[in-house]
Amino acid sequence: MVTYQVAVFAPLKESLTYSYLKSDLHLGQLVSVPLGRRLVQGLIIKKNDSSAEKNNKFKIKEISKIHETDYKITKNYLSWIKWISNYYIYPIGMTCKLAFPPLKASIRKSKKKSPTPQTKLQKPPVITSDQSKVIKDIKKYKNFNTHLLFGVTGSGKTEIYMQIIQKVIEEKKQVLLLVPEISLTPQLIQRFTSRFPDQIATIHSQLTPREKTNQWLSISLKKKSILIGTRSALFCTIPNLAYIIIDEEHEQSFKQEESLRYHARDAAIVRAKIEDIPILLGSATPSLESWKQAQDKKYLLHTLPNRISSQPLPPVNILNLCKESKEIDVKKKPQSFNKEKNIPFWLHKDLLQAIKITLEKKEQVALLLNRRGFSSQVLCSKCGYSSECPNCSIHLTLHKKQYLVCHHCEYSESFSSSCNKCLAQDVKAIGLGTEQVEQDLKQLFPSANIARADRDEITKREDYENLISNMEKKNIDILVGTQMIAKGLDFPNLSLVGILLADSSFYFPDFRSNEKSFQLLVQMSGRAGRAEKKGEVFIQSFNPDHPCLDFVTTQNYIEFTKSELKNRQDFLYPPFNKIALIKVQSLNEYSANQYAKNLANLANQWIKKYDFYKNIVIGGPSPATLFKVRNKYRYQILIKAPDYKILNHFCKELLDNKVKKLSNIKCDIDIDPISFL
DNA sequence: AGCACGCCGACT
DNA sequence: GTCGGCGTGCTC
Repeated sequence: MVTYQVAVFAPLKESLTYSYLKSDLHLGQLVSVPLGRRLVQGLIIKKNDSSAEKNNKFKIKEISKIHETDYKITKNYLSWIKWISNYYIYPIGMTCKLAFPPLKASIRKSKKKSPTPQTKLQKPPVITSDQSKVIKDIKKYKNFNTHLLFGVTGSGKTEIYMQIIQKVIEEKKQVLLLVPEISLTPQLIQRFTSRFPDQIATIHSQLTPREKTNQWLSISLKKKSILIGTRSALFCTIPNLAYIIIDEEHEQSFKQEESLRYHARDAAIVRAKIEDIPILLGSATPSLESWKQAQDKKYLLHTLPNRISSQPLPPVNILNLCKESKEIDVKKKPQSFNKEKNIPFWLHKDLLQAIKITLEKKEQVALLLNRRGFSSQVLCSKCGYSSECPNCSIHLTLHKKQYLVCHHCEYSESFSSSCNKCLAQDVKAIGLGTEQVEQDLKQLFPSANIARADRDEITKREDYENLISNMEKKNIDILVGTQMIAKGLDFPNLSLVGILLADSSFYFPDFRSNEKSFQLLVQMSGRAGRAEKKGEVFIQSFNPDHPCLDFVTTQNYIEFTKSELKNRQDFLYPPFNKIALIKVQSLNEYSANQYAKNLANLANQWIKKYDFYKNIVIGGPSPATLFKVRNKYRYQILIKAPDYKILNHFCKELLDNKVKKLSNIKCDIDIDPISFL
């Protein structure tokens, strides 16, 4: 009788031991085993030596079924899954489950897809000498190496990816390209499909289970050779994987913020290492983590300092909003037009002027405001009461001037101008949102076509594609939008970019707020003047002296990193230290607080007691930035450690602790957290 | 994750 | 009296 370790598809900390009559089962095989009173699937992850049988508590049950699968799980893939489970402290069985698409291969022959519209096959464009040097340098390496491609916006990074992919498919191998949000990159997908027709599979969250399964299998069964996808595509089994490319590697959306809280970029690097293949990270504003690795010569740095078009990077002007708004109306109604000048309070006269000129030239304008809705909150001017969500600790946002909406749960109520508290008819909208900008612009430029792009307006991929095509056809003169217009878009006729409120991200309670602000501002600025038209950028701010803005005006990424890396080092933050965030939540505020306190106390005791923990630093427990979400009270504990091994060991011990849970406590851990909300 | 057990309030 | 709500505990 042989026994195997089976990673059961259930949230169990360890694999379980099962027996089987024959000893010919291989690692990575999918089986069904009895668990309690039911039958569940699991993956064989280890064959036990007959000697090591120390299982005393349980009667070993027998594996009940061996499944035939559409493809095999390789040894390398399995080692990678084990690494993920261990690194992110997530149950091995639940991690193994991710090695399979949601469904089985469909028995019915997939009906002939509507013949892909014969887009004219695109030939590789003429490339610049910068590009060809980078391509030559990168192609030298065949084994595992992490390449960081630092190229300014519009410098032709995509063409580099395509040349690498070209080489990979000539060798009959496969390649994985991860992008932040597939729905946000139809232009990129378009370019790839016209260059590599019939060779591309795509995986992203908007696919149905059937679609996702089919795309997955087309790669796993080697019918397609290029997989383009969002972070979850990283789990696709790719038998001939020869290259991984991460586009916009600095993007936060590569981090999953629930269940398995993995970072697709980091996990991809490990996958490349295990497979011994090269991986390329590309960005105009690399994450400080990646940048530091390149500085330390752990990654190979390649640079594209110039745009491919005849135009240089657009000049960036900073506009001071303080002066402007004082000048307009401190005493008068804040949300109204300044009658004499006919300027809305949120618009600086210089930007207004620039918009006018741009429209006259028949060129396009894009305005970024990172807040959707009409106004960010409503306030009673009599008693100061501001409507809050009953389930979450945030203000309600006004939409369409009719509804008050919570951006964190489904709650909404209708808006009335009478105060809920003092009943005065004096409730005012305060704080700007995209809806209001759109409305004011329509008044300001009645003959211009104005479009708004935010999560309320653009819900489906279609909407986004329509928007892009309307921009391309110049049916839109002014585009107002949130983050979603800041990234990856390429409109030749877009020459003016305005960032309406740069401050919105400066004071975010997060040690990465400078980095996030800088990235957003640079990415958005990079939308202007990408082709033959000269671009220009205006950034409005209440803090025109904020250090971030200096670096943005000069587009000086390198100086920015120097200053910001120093901050990080001084405060023991990544990339100099490893961090983890323990999240405690409960419907009961008291018990959440107590449990978090007890946990932090225990952690601090251990640090005092054990020498090998002495460099660990505990922060908190502190209430989460969003203290209450969906009626759950949240506390968190920040753990900083000099290196990952210590952090990992410490966190595992801490989560295994015997601290008494009061009631209804949920506790989980986020390794390398990106968000502190 | 599932599934059972067990303890409380609401009703055919 | 039972039905069913979900909080708690366990799975080789």
